[in-house]
Amino acid sequence: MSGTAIGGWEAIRAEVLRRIRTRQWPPGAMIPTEEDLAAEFGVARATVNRALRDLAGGGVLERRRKSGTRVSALPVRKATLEIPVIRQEVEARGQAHSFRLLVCDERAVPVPVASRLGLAEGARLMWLETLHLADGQPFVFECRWLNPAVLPRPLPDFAAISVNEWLVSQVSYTTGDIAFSAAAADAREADVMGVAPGTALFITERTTRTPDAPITLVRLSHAPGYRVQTAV
Amino acid sequence: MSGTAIGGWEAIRAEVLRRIRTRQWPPGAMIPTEEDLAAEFGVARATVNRALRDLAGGGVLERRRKSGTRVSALPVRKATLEIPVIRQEVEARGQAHSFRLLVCDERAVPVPVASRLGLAEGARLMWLETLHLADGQPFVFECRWLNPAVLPRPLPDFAAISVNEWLVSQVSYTTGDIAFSAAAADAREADVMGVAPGTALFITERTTRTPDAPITLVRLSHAPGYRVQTAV
DNA sequence: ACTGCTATTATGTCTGCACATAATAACCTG
DNA sequence: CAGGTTATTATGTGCAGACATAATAGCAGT
Repeated sequence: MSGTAIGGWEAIRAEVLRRIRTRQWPPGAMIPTEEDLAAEFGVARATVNRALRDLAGGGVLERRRKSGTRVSALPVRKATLEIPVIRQEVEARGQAHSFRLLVCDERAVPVPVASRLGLAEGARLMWLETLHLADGQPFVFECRWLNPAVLPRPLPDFAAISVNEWLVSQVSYTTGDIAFSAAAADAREADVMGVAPGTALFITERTTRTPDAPITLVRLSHAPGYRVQTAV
Repeated sequence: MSGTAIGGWEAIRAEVLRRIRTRQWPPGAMIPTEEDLAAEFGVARATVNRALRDLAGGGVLERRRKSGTRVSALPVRKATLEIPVIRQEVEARGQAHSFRLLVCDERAVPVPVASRLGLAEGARLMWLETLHLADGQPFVFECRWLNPAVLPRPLPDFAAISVNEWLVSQVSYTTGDIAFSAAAADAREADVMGVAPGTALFITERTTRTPDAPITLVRLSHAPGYRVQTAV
């Protein structure tokens, strides 16, 4: 047969996914070529391509020119996390966001930080400590190195607008990386967050850079109970 | 002018991104229509569409029919995490993976677990505790509820093949969710992982389900120092 | 004002065709 | 038979044109 006429690339994707899930196309197996599938479903090859490309993007399929398309044997599941601004995160929980600027000065960066940011040893950056509150309770303790050399002037009053928010509105859409880990609260964190020293805290670390220079390195210590969750 | 002939949808994407980064198109601003951009760049509208759709997928642009395309005001950054099988994760670090099956039996699920999986109270599931080792050192302590009703038979010897790996090869491509958090090691975790009770551990929790029934709920307690990292 | 219909508009997607590219298979030659 | 060259093949991407769809704006009638 040729032309069972399923409609839309999402329908194609769904059908392919169904065949994979039912093991009609088991892990590691090759699937028909785009042309064959296009003929079977009665659509253009571009439509099949769209569906298969989407599945490949999700790690379900592996595609190689000339070889063809195979079902991933050991699927590397890909989850996409949304990383909102802290204020949005708090407000999404239905709580009121506020923050307190605890420290804001300029100091020489420690060697590990300098090397991680690709700066010369002994470079000086701004150092900001901000405590974010949800309904008045400590939510996140934000410690940030900030490179004033790459920032637009004038710098605002960071006691009035959160660094976090000012940055995304001013130097948005940059590259960088993000890491999650767990750590015991040190004395400073325990004091600021109002928890016992040694409490397990969820830590988010982000570096942000322009193509030329580092912009910021931030460490967020989240209050106990914090989770980052997403559907797969 | 019409037809500056930049080539390829990735070039279009790069150019659009450049204009956004340089604030030529500031956050919240509308950008020209696909047709206009196609004319300006001297490409087909489909090519512009591909580029803009990709940027919208990354949270940089917001698109709505009829309204047009605007630069996200408060960009919700999206990071994609790759979640490999534990063996792959260990081997990617250049270490040798091994594991020990500590517990494997059937028991009644606690109420919170049952409700989270959508099972009746008092349901019975398999319970497996597996310790994964990297070069002989504890790496991850895996505690898993497993629904035998939905699994293909015969079940293998989980002392010989890791549940983790058997599952992805047998009941692959299902839906579910994943969450990361931090927790203090309890007595059992401390004992198994060889750390002091109360040590901050990085926790990964995943539920997996078919459209009809839950498959598994797993909690991974990672050894101290573990980080999950990704580029943005 | 307010409501409901219609026209407009930008994006979403599809088709059919073409050529580019990468990876493999087949072949030819020494 | 080894090694390198060429042909084949499946995917990647491009184009132009078309229709579908959602959201908005404007207009008419009450």
